[in-house]
Amino acid sequence: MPQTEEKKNTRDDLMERIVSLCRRRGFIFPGSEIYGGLANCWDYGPLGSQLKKNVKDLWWRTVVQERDDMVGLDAAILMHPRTWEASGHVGNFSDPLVDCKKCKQRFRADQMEEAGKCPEGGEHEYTEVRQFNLMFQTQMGVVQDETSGIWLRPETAQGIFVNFKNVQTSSRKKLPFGIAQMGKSFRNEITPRRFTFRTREFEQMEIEYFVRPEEADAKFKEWVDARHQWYHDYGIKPENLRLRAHGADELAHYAKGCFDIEYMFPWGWSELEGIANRSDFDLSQHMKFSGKDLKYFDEETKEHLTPWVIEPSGGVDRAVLAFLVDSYDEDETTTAKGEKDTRVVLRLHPRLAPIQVAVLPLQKNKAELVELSHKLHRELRQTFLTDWDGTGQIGKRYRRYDEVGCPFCVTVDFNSLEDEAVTVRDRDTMEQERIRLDQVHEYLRKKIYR
RNA sequence: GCGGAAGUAGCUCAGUUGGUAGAGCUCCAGCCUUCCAAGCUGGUUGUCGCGAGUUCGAGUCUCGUCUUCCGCUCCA
Repeated sequence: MPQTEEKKNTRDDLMERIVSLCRRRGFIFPGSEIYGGLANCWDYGPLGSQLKKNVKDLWWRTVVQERDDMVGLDAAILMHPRTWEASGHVGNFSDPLVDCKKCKQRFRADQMEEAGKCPEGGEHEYTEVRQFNLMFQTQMGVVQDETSGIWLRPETAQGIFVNFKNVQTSSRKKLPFGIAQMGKSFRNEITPRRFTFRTREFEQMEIEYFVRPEEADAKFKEWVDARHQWYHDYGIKPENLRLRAHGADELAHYAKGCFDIEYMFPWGWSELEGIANRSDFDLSQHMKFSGKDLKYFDEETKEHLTPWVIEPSGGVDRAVLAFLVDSYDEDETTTAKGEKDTRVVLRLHPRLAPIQVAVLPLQKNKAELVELSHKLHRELRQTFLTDWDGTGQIGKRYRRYDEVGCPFCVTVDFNSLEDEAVTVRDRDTMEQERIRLDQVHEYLRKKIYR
């Protein structure tokens, strides 16, 4: 028991240290902070926005650019209200909830029978049923009347479904093919919690992969593996990642099957991405509600069919958080004086790092060094995400760049003026290599885009 | 939403029975230093989360409110 407590505290501390680092170094700030903050809203700072952009770019590159069977889309956040009737969100996304006054637990009103006995003794003592609508509502147009009510999308997926025919005909894609989209979604979560893990405004990266019904299971498995692998590829440790199949009781109203890719956050296993088999639910619903034909015509079999869809749906903010948490490391070292010291290192994958290369003059009050370092910086920044810093001692600067996950520091020293070479210092091995100036670019390119 | 804890400089915190804010680190400038933090000199930073009340006087007491963290529920 005491051991468990101790372990838990350590984990809580870890999360606090990471949140603190995020704020201190400009990854993530509390939203609207000068007004006392706004519940559950977070702003990505200079390094955070770059990290997030890197995550999104790598996702897009992996699922769109490097595949023949995928295309992209960027649909509007505001959609016709009928969309949400068709998708089931109007019916299913507004949960009737009750609380028990005795044990303080909360239940969905439709699950009260399964709630069992109250831990405080006897039956639960319920409050009246209250309606929680999980969708954000706003008005479209300047005149506020009933017809102008509109929702902020609670998922990006529907933008893909309503454009299925547009995309398919304009891109001339044949089954199986998929549409990828990233963007903001909004949900009035009952209990937003845990830093950026569950927020009311969040960003999704979603794929709707359309298949013939008979190949749905096979493609489902392919996507589960592909997405699982992606998180590995960009540095998440295998032991912190797992797949979990949804039980029949936890499947969403549309799903025929679902796998979660979960990450071991400091508070426990939590979902990064869900891969669902949505069958033909969405396209069928939109056909029903819109009256438009969204069937696919198979040229070879001369068959009109409603494709099934496999949906890998990930949270951008969650991915960013997982990459941050997983790369966070503390090295116990000793200083020159022999004192104990902690070196904080974000071991971010070089492709994710918001700063990939830091160019540093060994000393800043020597004009020649500064000049050469600036020149090198100007060249390297055309290919890499770079930074230049000339303040303080070199060791201190290395530490600062370790802390924000910069994998390579390039130091220009006095010898550089003679031998036309610089020192490249590796964040992870802490080893230094002497590289000729005319080869630095290629050397780093190989290291970073290996 | 309900219950528990917390909110003082960028960060970590101190502030004794209420008397009108401090330390270390960071950061900035200069010096020193040819490769892994904390050597020297100087400097910036807070209406003590916000609002109200009690008081001659509140960071310190009371109430309200906001935010964060933990538990219950939901999800990307």
